[in-house]
Amino acid sequence: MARTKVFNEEEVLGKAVKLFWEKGYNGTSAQDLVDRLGISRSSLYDTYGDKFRLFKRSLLQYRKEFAGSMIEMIHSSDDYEKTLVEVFEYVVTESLQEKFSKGCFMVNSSVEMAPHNPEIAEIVNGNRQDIEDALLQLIKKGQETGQFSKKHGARPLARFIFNTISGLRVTSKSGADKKVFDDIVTIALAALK
Amino acid sequence: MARTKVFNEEEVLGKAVKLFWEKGYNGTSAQDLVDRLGISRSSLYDTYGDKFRLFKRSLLQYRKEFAGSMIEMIHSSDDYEKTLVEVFEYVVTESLQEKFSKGCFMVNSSVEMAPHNPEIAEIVNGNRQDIEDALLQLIKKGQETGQFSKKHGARPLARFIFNTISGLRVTSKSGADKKVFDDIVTIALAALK
DNA sequence: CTTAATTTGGAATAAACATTCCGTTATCAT
DNA sequence: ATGATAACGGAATGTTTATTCCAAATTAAG
Repeated sequence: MARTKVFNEEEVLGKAVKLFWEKGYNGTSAQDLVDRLGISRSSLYDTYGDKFRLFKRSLLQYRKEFAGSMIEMIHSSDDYEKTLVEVFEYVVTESLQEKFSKGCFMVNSSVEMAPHNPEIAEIVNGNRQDIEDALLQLIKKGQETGQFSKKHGARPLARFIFNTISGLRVTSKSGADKKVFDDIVTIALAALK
Repeated sequence: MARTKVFNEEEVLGKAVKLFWEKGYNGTSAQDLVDRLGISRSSLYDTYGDKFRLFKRSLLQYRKEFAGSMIEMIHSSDDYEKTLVEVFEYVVTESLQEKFSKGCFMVNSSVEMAPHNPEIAEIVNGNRQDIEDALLQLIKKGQETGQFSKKHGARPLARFIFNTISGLRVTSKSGADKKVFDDIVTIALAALK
């Protein structure tokens, strides 16, 4: 029988996610990957195929993890406004961790690759659709209970909230401070009342 | 006396702006530049220095042109709400030109480079500040004339509007349709009333 | 029309790039 | 322990990268 794998495939994939998230596809070299993943070049290619396939898998992994946890957060909610505040807090807090944030891997990849690469565009659009739909459910329920006003439709509001989050992700990349984020979030939330 | 320059430096710079805007810094090779600018490799290096210096100059040129025209638009306004609508229309129209838009060169560069490169971060932040300040003047005047409500402060509103535009620029990169943009813009504008 | 200046195309360079290959090493079942 | 199997590290590959260099072409002034 053969030697068993000494590294955990999912765990190493997690390191690839962080690296691509930080430096983008074009900004990450095969050498960078070898250095950061802590496995050999040959293991890397044997396990994940080429650089682009590893990138796609990293992006899908991110989508599952991050969009997944956001969607779960939304679906398990019973105080709709509080949950929305938490979603924004989550984004803002993450943005303020380092002076120059990594932003959102989806936003980064959309900007870098979506116009030139249909596969990436599809992943990014799928993500947008998923989150928009989750927000839609949340807003609908909030409107039914009277927590949110019906001044605007739920679908437009869901798109608006998602767009606001995308904007925050961009702003975070050039190092804005908390005051800026709070101003934006306050006004975005007021649109629901 | 010597031979005279046969190409127009500013005109060729304009081609560099379009190319970097489309493909980003890492996505654009020296060969791409030679092919698109229509001048020789030696003229390119003699005139603009190295790739990074040409990139910086392209980004500054974009800032002068595009932020400049937006700021002028804002400052020459006497119907504040109409001008704001025009600003959004300008962004949306540009986004819908091609199926996959180039987005905004500032947003693209911020996402690709700002966290790793202080010089780029400074240019992007300067741009943000300029546009935010212009929006601030517009909103203040609109609030004084009663066209906009004073429910929110002018500075927070300026930040909010700028953030909304950044979001639209991201959304456009993965090919959203007009309905999505209109939903977002409608709600953003309602925040001022 | 010659001279001086300067742009030009393209060859040359050296480093970095993604990827493949291979001999060695480690781990399992027998 | 031994043999079969597969991961491993690192050298090797061939391509692409950014940049420099140079000889030939082009132009303006004398």
